[in-house]
Amino acid sequence: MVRRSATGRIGIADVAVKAGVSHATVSRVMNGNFTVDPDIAARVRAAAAELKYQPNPVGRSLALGKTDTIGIVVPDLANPTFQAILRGLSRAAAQDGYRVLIADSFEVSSEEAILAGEARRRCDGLVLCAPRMTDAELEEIAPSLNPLVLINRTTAAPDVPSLVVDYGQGVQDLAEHLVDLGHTRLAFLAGPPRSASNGMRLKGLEAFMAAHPQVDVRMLEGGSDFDTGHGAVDAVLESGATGILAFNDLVAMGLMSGLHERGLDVPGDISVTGFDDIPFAKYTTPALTTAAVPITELGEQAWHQLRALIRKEHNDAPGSRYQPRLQVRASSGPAKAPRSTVHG
Amino acid sequence: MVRRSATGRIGIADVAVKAGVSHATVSRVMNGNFTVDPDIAARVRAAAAELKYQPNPVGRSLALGKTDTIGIVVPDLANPTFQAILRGLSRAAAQDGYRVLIADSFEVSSEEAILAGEARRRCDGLVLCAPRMTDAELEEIAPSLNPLVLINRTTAAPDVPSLVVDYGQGVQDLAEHLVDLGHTRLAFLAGPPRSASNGMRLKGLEAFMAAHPQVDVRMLEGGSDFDTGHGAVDAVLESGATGILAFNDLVAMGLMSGLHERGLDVPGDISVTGFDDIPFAKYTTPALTTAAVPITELGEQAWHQLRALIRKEHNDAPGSRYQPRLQVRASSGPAKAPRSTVHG
DNA sequence: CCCGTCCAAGAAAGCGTTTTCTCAGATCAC
DNA sequence: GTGATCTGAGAAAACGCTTTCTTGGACGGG
Repeated sequence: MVRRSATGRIGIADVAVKAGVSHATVSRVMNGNFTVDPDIAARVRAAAAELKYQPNPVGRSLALGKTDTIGIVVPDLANPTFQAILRGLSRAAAQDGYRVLIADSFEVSSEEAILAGEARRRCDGLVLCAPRMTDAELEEIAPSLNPLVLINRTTAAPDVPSLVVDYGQGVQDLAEHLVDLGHTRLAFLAGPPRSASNGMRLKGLEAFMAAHPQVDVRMLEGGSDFDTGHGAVDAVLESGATGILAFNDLVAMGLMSGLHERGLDVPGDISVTGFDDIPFAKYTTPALTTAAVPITELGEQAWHQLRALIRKEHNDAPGSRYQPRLQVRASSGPAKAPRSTVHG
Repeated sequence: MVRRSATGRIGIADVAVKAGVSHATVSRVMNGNFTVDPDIAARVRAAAAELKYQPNPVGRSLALGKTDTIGIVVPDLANPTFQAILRGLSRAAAQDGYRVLIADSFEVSSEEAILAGEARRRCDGLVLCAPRMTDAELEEIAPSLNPLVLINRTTAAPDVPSLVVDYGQGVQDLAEHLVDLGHTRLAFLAGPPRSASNGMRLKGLEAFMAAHPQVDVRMLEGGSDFDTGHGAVDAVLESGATGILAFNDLVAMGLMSGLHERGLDVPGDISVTGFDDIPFAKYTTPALTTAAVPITELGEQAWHQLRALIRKEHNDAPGSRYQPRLQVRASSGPAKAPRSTVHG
């Protein structure tokens, strides 16, 4: 009959009894400590195999002071960008034997800090995607979250690598592309007002406007999802712009769908660009012109940075900046003659 | 000066010293035990607040025998279906204070069992999406994974709720729909050969063929992703079918994209249906006819089933079966006159 | 042959909590 | 006033593991 400890699961003590040794010896064998007599080691292994013993990770974590788990905080698991980061992170971490704990803040920015702290305490390190958190709050909690890697945010706190996508440059590239096609009236369908990456895009646009005073760039309120784009058709048409820079691919797709319903042709009547180059971007009709961000790779890099921190390795390149690559497809084309304001 | 325990983090002992009480009392206060003198409790709370003390979850887990974490094993985090399950699960679990640990098997079926066991030991319960695992293996490991909830699989092991989508019925509904539109030559672009849900679809098709002997249904080899669909254009055209039942929405979208590149019109020349109704399905051009699966809700239900198991509540409805809902959009239309085999 | 060295394995101490056990002091009834 | 009862808080055990400390025995050198 198999012995069972108080919790009902087989523990190290059961193996020790069965093999006729102390638990210390069992532990040594399980951890590949070679100071154990080969005969005894074999006996322990046999006992462990027979009982199907698997060390309890919680006990192990407590003794070792590490969990082999990292956390990631994302604002919205429904967003393909964060899904891709999660995927890259998860795969890279798995290769080093680490698991990933997810914490979805559901866009509730007030939750981000609490969630981050809670996730961090369960893990050996944290990847934080917290676009809505204020800089001040971020800087305040950052030290307590260490080891910490930031995505698309920077902070003055020390030893916190940042992986940021140069959204400002990307949106400038897209705008340049539209201008090259002859567009002179552009509109930016903005993201969530307090989003950090939206701020970066706005800065890029300011630089663009300074360099191209002859181009009219309208700012339209928006959001980050499909429905935002779909619902922005009226505002877009009212703006009179012929080239629309959508906050991201999702918004662009929603907008294209809405324009299509109104019988407008993309890019014949209006050119639309996205941002991110999510997997679906190349399969829309027309295929979406966008700025490609190597987002899965970013997730992978996040792990490498975090790993260096966890291992206390010296990191000579803390953080890095990713340049989006202009990906021209069919949703952008030559400008029609400038239109005046169109209604419904 | 703030005292620090051996690990460098503030522990219950630091609070105890600061408040001039034993750690037992601190623990009692932190856990809302009312047998503590209000004055002392206040002193403890003040000390805890001042030190920003937060209980170490690992120590807590060891003492309580629970981790407040559940695991989910998915074959591919890049697949929108599993993303949606994860999202639903994560949100529902979060509402009850549980976190989710993810384990991506990357379609390596041999990894699924090991990964599942490892994830399970770190958590209080497990949601398993393991479409490639054999029934025998599943039945063997299921007892050791309890509390366990299965997605799209069933097993003879007791107390393992299964949440299954009736893919067989869904594919029949889609086939019926195409026949109603006048199609007499159909083709099924199958999923991964060893996929459990693909097997369910095949059974459904057998039932359909038995009921509609006059309809010609071809079986084509396939897969589960975009590129599969895109690469299947030749096979689809060779089959001569006018109505294509794609394994899922991804495959359908890839196929539509490939057909579009060949200058073929959907649904004018060929009707295409998907399966799942992923968020993008309604934004493709043409919008995709598909069988809608309430997949996020399924993730949510998975948590409710798992929660019942964890709490050892009696569950009178262990598992449930989800009926896909036929979602007719623009990618399916009346059949053209039957075509003969077309090349290139 | 005896003492110092070394080694393998058991004993025990930690890791940070919760919870049971225990006991001093207070309260109360008689 | 005294013994029974109760209360609140500290001491200690428990959770399951790793690792340091300890010890008994084997071995080798003088």
